[in-house]
Amino acid sequence: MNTPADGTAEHAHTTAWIASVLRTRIAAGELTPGSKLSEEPLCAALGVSRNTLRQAFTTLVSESIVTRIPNRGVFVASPGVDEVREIYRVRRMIEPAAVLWGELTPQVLEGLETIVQRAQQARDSGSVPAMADANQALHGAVVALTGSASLQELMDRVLAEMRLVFHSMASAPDFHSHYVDRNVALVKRLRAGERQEAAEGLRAYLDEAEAELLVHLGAEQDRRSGMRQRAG
Amino acid sequence: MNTPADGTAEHAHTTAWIASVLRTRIAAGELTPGSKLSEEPLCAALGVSRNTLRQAFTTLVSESIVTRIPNRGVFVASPGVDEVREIYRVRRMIEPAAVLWGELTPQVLEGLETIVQRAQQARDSGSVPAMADANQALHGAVVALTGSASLQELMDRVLAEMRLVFHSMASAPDFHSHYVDRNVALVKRLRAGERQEAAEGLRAYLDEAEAELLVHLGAEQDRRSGMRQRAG
DNA sequence: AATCCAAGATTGTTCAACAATATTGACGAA
DNA sequence: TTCGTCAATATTGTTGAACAATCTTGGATT
Repeated sequence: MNTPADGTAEHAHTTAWIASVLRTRIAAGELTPGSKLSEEPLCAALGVSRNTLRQAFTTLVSESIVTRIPNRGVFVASPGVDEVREIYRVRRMIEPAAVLWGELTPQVLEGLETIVQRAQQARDSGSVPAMADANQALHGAVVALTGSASLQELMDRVLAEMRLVFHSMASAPDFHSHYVDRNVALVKRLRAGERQEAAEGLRAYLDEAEAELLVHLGAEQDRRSGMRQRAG
Repeated sequence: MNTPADGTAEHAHTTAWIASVLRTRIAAGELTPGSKLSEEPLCAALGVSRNTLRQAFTTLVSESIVTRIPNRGVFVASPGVDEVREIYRVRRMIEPAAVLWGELTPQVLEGLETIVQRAQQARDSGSVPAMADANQALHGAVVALTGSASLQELMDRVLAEMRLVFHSMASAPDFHSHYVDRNVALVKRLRAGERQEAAEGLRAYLDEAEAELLVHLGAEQDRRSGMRQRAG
């Protein structure tokens, strides 16, 4: 039956619980982009009924973590070129806006600096995942400058989608190391109160990152179609 | 093979249909903020089962059109002071950002001017609802400058919440007429390519609108609590 | 009037079924 | 072989009834 980890799952929480489990597994790369989430096996595996699983699905669909094709099923989202473009359209708007018009308290500045230091340490120790984490944390913290929960939520969704993009790339190249310095410069400018310059630099940064990511993604798709040709 | 040419695949759409019906009724003010959406009566009225209605609920919850209180039910959202503040936090970020960095084609500019003209006509003919519509259309069109579907979606949600705010005010004062001219000025500056000034003016506009709306809302809440005191 | 408690009502979840659509695999024709 | 056709099968979408957990209501007691 329903075996909640420690009995915390009281009445009225299992749907959210299931959604959270799937969210975590997808974020961890345990469920890879494009893979199908069939209802009956998942119901059996999670110990819930189809109805509650389907309800969890609809929340995940609304978060665009998962894609539902009518009468076909739901699949782990596998963002492609278009989705990456959309991701950067969003980031190019809200991140510089946060830099320009967000509330910059000394506390928050300190938090940003802590994060860039973490990124530098990660680069020094050569840990790509730690660098990716620190990078995402930094840009999330930038959006937090807006003070808006909705924008923060949107950014969280976008960053989750970015993780999916990385998961869908077989070869995860060192995508972050050259951006650590730009993050350092960003925080430096923020500390100096040069918001205009910070915003412009951030926009340039995002343009470059998008371009590089699209190149990697295009190569990935070529590789994949090449394999398909070879196989068929 | 299935021929989706005319057959609208009746099978897989009732959940979305129900969600859309409720969305429309709420937007029209037919279901007022704070009112409870009981499951059984609604199921009977809409002719669907509880399970599908509940699925529609979860999508509406994710759109924050509706609030779910565990074991108590779902209610039409009734935005208060905090929600209004959050609305304007969002608008103060993404609207000026769209003005500063959006893509300004002559086509789009023409669309904006058409909308402000509509607003002016509405003011001349004294139609408050038409003015409100035109105002929302204009600000939606501004966000459309970003080219981002996600931001557009967020803005749509925000504007829907604004409608709920107006619906929750018993006395709907002429909130829009003094802002028509500012919208005219905004479009004028955009046409002149003065984005910086347009963005700053827009931010000032949003500050004022928020302040005025909060005054009205505070008065409304005072009125309501006063009635409660008188009644109890 | 205030508090407590049991009966009723409502929500959260499960189960079993059926309808509609998709997928599969076998079969036959060019 | 290779391609389409078609029936058999599997999966999704929706329904209705049931039960457990929680909230609400009304009255009894003090």
